[in-house]
Amino acid sequence: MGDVKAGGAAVKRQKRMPRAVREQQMLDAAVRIFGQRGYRAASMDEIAEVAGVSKPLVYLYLNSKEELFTACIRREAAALVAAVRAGVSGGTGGEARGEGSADRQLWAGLQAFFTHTAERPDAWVVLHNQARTQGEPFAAEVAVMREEIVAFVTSLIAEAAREAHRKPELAEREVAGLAQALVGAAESLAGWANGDASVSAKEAAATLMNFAWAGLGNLMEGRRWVP
Amino acid sequence: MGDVKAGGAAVKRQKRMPRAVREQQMLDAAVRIFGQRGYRAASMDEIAEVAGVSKPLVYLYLNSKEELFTACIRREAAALVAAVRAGVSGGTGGEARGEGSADRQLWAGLQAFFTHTAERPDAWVVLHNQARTQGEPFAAEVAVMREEIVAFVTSLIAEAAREAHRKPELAEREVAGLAQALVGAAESLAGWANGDASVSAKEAAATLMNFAWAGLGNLMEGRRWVP
Amino acid sequence: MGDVKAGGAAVKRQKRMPRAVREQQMLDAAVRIFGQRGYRAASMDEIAEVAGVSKPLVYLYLNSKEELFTACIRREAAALVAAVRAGVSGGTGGEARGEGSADRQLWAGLQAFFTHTAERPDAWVVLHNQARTQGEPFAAEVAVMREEIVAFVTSLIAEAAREAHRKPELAEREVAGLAQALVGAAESLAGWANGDASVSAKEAAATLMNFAWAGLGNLMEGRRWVP
Amino acid sequence: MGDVKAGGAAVKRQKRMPRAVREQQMLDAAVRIFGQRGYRAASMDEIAEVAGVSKPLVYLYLNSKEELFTACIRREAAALVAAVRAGVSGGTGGEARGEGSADRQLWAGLQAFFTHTAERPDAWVVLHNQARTQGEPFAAEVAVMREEIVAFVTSLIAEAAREAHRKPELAEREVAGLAQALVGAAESLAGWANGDASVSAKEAAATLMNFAWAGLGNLMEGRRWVP
DNA sequence: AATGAATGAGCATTCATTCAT
DNA sequence: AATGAATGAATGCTCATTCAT
Repeated sequence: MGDVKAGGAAVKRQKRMPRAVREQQMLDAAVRIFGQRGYRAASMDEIAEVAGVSKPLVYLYLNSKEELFTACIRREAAALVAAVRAGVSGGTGGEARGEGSADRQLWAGLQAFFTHTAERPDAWVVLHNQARTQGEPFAAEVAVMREEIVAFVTSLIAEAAREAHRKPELAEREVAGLAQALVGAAESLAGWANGDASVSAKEAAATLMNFAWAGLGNLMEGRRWVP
Repeated sequence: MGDVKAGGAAVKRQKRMPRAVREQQMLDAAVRIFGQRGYRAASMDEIAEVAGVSKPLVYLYLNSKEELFTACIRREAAALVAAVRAGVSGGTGGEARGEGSADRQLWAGLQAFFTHTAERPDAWVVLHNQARTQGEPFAAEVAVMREEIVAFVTSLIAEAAREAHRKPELAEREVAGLAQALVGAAESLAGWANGDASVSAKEAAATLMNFAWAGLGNLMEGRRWVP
Repeated sequence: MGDVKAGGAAVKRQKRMPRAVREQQMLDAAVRIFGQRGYRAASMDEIAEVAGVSKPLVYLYLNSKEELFTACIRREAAALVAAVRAGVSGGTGGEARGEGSADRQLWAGLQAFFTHTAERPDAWVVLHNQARTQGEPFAAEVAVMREEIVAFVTSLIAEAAREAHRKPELAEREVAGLAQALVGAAESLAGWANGDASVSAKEAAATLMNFAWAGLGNLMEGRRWVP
Repeated sequence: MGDVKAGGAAVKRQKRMPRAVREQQMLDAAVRIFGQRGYRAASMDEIAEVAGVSKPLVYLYLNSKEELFTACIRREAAALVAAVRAGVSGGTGGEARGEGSADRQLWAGLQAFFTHTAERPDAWVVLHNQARTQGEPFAAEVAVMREEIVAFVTSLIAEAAREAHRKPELAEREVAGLAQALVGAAESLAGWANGDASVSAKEAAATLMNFAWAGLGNLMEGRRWVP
């Protein structure tokens, strides 16, 4: 335990660059180290080294380990939400612009989500695994982002129900539970896809759509599973 | 951060009891502290104090922090698996014994799972949140348990497919993905049910069955979601 | 600056002694180092070394630098007050027991004071110079002791005035100022006697009595200095 | 501890001013911060900020923390001595010029001393409390000034003895002790007057004259206090 | 005349771990 | 079966000081 090198080499020390740039380098390094070691196990020494600067500079710019971690969370949460938003309201590639039907939107969002988390695995670990287990200042930070996403999914499900103009068979509470489950499944799949199995973002998104959408469809038609 | 008391008082110091009993007290304390603080933030001092013994005794019986944590993981993983198994092949309460259809088995297993995690929230946090973020010796330990459960769910899905005697529309890889997603959704719901919302185990299980089973049914009938 | 060795050698490391004893050793070392270096410049490392123990033990027993310093102040303040009290109400050597006239009491107290501060110069520096310049938690601590002594001297002066059965020529405010000045002069002489000049406690006390008592006498007789 | 703001706001940053002026600003800031925090606890960062300049400029003009502190001591010592001198040989206000009798000179000097220290409390703290507790380079610096004052007081006492044309009853050693005690009493009163009590300079000076002069008078007449 | 960028070295504090009884 | 006494090795953080411009 403990002595595993955190992967890539330290940034070659380059002198005298503007603060904004250095700060991003530091955050890059911090996300990597926090992701690989965890909040407590990560040492400011290692982060500074990986960032290619001295420790005092990290403190000068980011004040404390706690604030540094918070800055990581904020940056990565914003990046993830932005990626998903862009996916939903853009079509990832050259696809047709404009907001499609609820299911297409969900599909696009899921693809964007899986793509982003696959591209930045350390960031995803920081958000999903580390931040949420380090108690209050941090868990709350991610919770904000997560609720944003859950709310979005909730609205998609509700819209879908409306589109299917079924009588309001789905109680609000139930919709919330479904959105939770869907987001939870996505989060779980993200870890799985990045880790053990090597599954493309598209595949992961398709699995989830098959799994979830059909089930949602059934529910909306009033067909429930009963014990 | 940092000064939050870990809840209940330390066990009243009682002298001279058999090793097996002392060990369980220590594991109880350790699970509680590890769950509330995280692996790194938990201190052997606090664990010993909560266990009502001196630190050297903890070392005498459990050798090191690492082994202590591992022992916690093993004990709690075994307990969780046992609880789910008992739920599946027993009917939780006075219900009919014997293995029912695949869906009823899943339903029983989910109920047992949600019940158990609700009863031992610290243990669940240790398994799901802490162990998986502390790098190799530990993540592997939980992975074993998780794979056992995923394998079990996989077999249930496969069996259900067989029961529905559809031609094998579902590739093995696809079944694996579905099981992952289902387990992931369950794990996510467990945290959600214990935490923010206060949802009964039965409710959580029902939500998941509705969500998943219908979707699985559709898939088995070859009805897929296509972009 | 800075590299001057703090005098005597570290206590030869002796293992395994009861906590109370170790604590006194630590306080001894701390008084010495704080006295010689000042609060901020003193390092816990050096204190531990001089005490002949490891740093963690110092923290185990005394919690923090702040508490350690406070403990020093309290111990030395108590010791000084006790010494003066003993001097006043005992006669330092084989002299007659029982409380004498006000002037004899003052004389005895001054002798005890100068003797004690000469015997424990570091302690005196800690109380008089260091503690009072390190801001609130500490200054207050010494102020308590000083007020005790000032109050005592005030009562002696008042008593002397009564003994001389003069009409109350001395306003209370004036008496307070005189006590302040007397104590201040004593404090100043203590530093001077221990430092530059080498003056015996008896000499110092005599100088002060000559200086102060006659002046007080004049005042009581209503003879004031007027511009 | 530690977070107390050092009072007034930083000087509004004004660019490009002559070196001499900037240096005085820096010394002003330094005296304030050294006085309030102590030598070690004062940070060059805070001093630069309060002075309204960047840190490198402080180093450019004053070279090091040590030299900066020394410069403060020198400036304030000179200012204090000058104030006392002016008081003695001038009469504070419109009073008659020319050197009066020894006692009037002392009276004038004391008034000037108490006035000056009351006007610049931080400077007095630097000289009396901080510099003397920071070891050699600094203690010596103040000692020079103090000796100057003690010598002056000594000469006044000797002159007074001559004026009283008594046979030389007072040994030189004794006179020195008396001067020490007098100066010590004055120093002590200065802290007391600025701090807890709010006593005017005139009051403080009068108290001391009453206290000291009469006693000295007695001594000169050969009336001593004997045990 | 003046500063933004950067660092070596030190310091208080904590923790897992062991020894002697 | 159990513990009071003790420590090596980190770790977060700060500070005086210096370049390069």
